[in-house]
Amino acid sequence: MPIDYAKELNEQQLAAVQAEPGPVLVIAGAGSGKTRTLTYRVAYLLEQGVSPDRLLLLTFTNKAAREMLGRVGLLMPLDSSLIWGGTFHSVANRLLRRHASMLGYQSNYAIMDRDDARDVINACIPAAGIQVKDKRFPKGDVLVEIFSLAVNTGRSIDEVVRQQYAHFSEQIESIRAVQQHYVKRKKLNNSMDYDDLLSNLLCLFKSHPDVADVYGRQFQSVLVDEYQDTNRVQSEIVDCFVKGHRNVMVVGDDAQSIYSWRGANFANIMDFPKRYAGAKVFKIEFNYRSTPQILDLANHSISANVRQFAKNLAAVKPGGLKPRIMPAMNTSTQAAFVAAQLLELRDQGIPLAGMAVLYRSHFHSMELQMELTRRNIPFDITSGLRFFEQAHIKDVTAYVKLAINPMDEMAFRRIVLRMPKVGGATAAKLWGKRVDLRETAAAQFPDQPMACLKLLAGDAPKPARDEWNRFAMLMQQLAAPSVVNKPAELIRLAMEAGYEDYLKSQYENYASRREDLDQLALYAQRFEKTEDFLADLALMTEVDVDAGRSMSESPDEVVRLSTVHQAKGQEFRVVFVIWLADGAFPNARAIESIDGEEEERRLFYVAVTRAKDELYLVYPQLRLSGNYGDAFQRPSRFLKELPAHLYEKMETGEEY
DNA sequence: AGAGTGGGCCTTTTT
DNA sequence: GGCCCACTCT
Repeated sequence: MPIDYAKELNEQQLAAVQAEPGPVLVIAGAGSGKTRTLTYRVAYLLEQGVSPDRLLLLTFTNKAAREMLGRVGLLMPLDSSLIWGGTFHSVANRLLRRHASMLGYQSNYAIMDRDDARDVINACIPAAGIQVKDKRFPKGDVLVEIFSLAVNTGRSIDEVVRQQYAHFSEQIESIRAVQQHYVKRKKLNNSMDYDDLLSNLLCLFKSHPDVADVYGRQFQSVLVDEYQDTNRVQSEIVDCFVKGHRNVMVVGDDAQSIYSWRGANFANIMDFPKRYAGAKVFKIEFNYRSTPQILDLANHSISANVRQFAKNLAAVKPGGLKPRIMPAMNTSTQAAFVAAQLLELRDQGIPLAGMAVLYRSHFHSMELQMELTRRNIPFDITSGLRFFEQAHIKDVTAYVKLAINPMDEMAFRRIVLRMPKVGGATAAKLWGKRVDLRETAAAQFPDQPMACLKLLAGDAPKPARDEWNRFAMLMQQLAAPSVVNKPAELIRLAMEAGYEDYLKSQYENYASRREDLDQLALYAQRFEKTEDFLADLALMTEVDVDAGRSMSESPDEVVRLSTVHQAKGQEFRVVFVIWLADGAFPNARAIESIDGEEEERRLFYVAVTRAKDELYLVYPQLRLSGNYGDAFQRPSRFLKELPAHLYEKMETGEEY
């Protein structure tokens, strides 16, 4: 049965869905049916005769892509797995695995997460001959950010430091030296960081126009979601994909651009019509999500920003309650209020799963987590640590990584650092020896890639000898061709060879960590190649992880706790925004510049527009701050900007 | 002297 | 959980 587009979509959505081929920009206000529009656009293109494997859908999370493509599958008979969809990073990874050798990598390259990048950079500081003590030299954490911004915004290190890290401008030479070491080291370790995935793809396209051409022809049509949060490299990648035919639809909302701090370029969406001459611009401005009261507040708040497309987001829903502002005595009354209110709303028939608590920074959730635990209110939290970044997961995957990429220095380092009397210096020494020994060992034992580990036992500190030998034996076992591409088996073997005992001895919550690892092994079973498994883990977003978890547990009765950033794209019947104190939200460091303040305001806008029916804006008036006694908190400037008729102020309660 | 380990203190947002 | 600093071991 053909799809009746006119019946399923409103006029604005319909116009965008049925737009002629060519460059198209869709400005989609919050809750305006952006996903719906993209989904129907995909279906429409397929109906027009584009074959599924010639469509490319770039999204902000892998989950978003899966959901959209799944919905297309419901609209029409189709094997939606044929459509290319996912994050920029995961699509880049798929392409780079095929063409790694053109860029001087092996196709089994490792993907470094942020911690890995920081560690390698820290190791590069002494390697570049820098005496950290002489002057204040930036730490790995800061350097990751500087390097990353330089790549993602297409600026030089000089520019980034001078513009955003002026206090380090005297050390620019040294910073550049560290970066050069970092770049070399990554290549030596056959590893790419997140930024490399994007910039190497762009580099591939630019240095091999024939390859770019192949993909330009393969993908007849490219769709990009959340375009307001793309950075310069990403927008250039899109440009390369569509250079031949210009069939590109980008969708986004400038009012929800919240990632400029990691290089997202607001100008991408603002200037799209200039970059793509003749681009059609569509606006979809009917909000189906929120009550008029919530939307009034959101619209008023965002109107204080100067840089934006003029738009008029109108509510479709009938009236509801005014948003409520709750000044809590202090942070514990804040937590108690939220907990009590959650229970009351549940009694009124709103399931916990329809409610969320949002905040600016992860640590703002600590007190609430304790309060919810105390009251037995189940919650799910998109924590600061991604699943893959927890120590026990990283420990076990280090064995897996080393098994398939013997040059993975970070994996090696992680494993040996857990041995007694081995710290950073010894780990570095052992790695150096290992690299030297590789050739000799390869000649002596040609079919045993891990043989050189055994030869190093004498170089490990005495108390670590036994463990070293077990490690060498394990690695030999893991690298055997019969198991190396069975990731679940690798995990099981590593657990049995001693990691499980280590977990037991080390952690109070051994059982739950053990469970995580069982889950991980289970998940690993579906992969035919170990490198696919590792790439999937590294490129998984927190939201993707939750999608997996809620399939196994009952998703119905848990409250969601999340940063505003991670709540992007989601909606809830009831939303609490907590810690709305000036300095916390907006964050004190973020508002040092005007642009920063506008971005914080957009973040506030994103937070409030997650709410469908009820919105609670909460802040503590007092905060216990360690040694300095209580500190008074000013309410967020975003609350002060609101005229009183837009909200209802609640009584400061003391007990809940 | 160099390296490893343990205690106290802080925490912006993320692929 | 990570970083810095002080203490201890080789």
